[in-house]
Amino acid sequence: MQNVFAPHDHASCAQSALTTVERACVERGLRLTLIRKRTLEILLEGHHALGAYDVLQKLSDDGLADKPPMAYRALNFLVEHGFAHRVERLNAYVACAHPDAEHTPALWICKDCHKVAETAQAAELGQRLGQDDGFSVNTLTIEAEGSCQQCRGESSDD
Amino acid sequence: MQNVFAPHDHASCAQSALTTVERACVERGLRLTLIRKRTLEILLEGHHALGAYDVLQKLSDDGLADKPPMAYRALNFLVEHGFAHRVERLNAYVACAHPDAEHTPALWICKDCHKVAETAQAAELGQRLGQDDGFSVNTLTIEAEGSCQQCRGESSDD
DNA sequence: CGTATAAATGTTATGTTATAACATATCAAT
DNA sequence: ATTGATATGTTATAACATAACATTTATACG
Repeated sequence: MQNVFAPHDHASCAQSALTTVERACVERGLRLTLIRKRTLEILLEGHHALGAYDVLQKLSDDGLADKPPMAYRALNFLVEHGFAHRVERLNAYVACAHPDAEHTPALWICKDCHKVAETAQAAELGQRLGQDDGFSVNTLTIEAEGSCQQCRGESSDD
Repeated sequence: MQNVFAPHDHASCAQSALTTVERACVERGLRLTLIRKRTLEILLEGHHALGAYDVLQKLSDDGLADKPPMAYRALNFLVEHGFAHRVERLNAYVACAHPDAEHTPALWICKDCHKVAETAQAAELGQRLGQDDGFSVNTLTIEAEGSCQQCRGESSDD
């Protein structure tokens, strides 16, 4: 789970994710414009899911964007290319933990610290489950709400 | 999958679900008031997910409710007690296919006929997936979008 | 270079989903 | 009949999201 719940050097964690995305954009010929990059940085500030309007507020503070479509476009760009994920249960967005490969993540939402972790092993799972009944899966959403190990052991986290 | 995608005698399908819920309410001391019952009937009209405002419109046609909180309350009652499910990806609601037992369903959303089917086997799955990483799951959402066997074979369905 | 064209951004307006807060009515038990 | 809990009625607004169109910026190619 590349444990985002546990204490870790977040600055380097975020920096490395950003660098990975920057490389991926060069490789794939995608334009990581200022507003898109800043949106990613905002999501990378923590392992929390942010609503589009939270992101918009921060973009606005930076003078980069001040209307809903601007935030949604940047977020959609990141989601489309797998650099962020949409958390359906929260109507919110979280930076991707391993932005290099296409993947269908399972998301783990801690109700106490509100961090969202991600695991990758969910991909063929849906295929398999559906196959029994002749259902052909295009996209799969797996999201769990519960509590992380840290929050169950201690009282709170950031 | 108790195949809702396949042609079936829907009148008896809906009637039996309704009867099951009525019994469950008696057993559990729940009040299936007119507005709640009608809301369930509306969802049972087809195996499609309906938005809260779609439901509200129909309740309004019947003179039963005409303001958003009324529809949301009825829907929340049904969801809380497992008589309906919320489809997170659609921000919509679907009647439960087997309202007798508590269960965590996996939902199968056909992009062509827009019907939503349900399977029950997802429950311990989340527990298991999370367990590896010390995550304790309270609730699990599994939703797949794709195409059902019928729609892949034919061109359309109701 | 310059111009065509595609991509991204800026803007207005509005659509869609959901809930807080408080008033009133109904039910169920004593 | 009174009480306390549950459900419904109502107002207002919060929160999430996109359609449609104008303008600007990047890039490709003659």
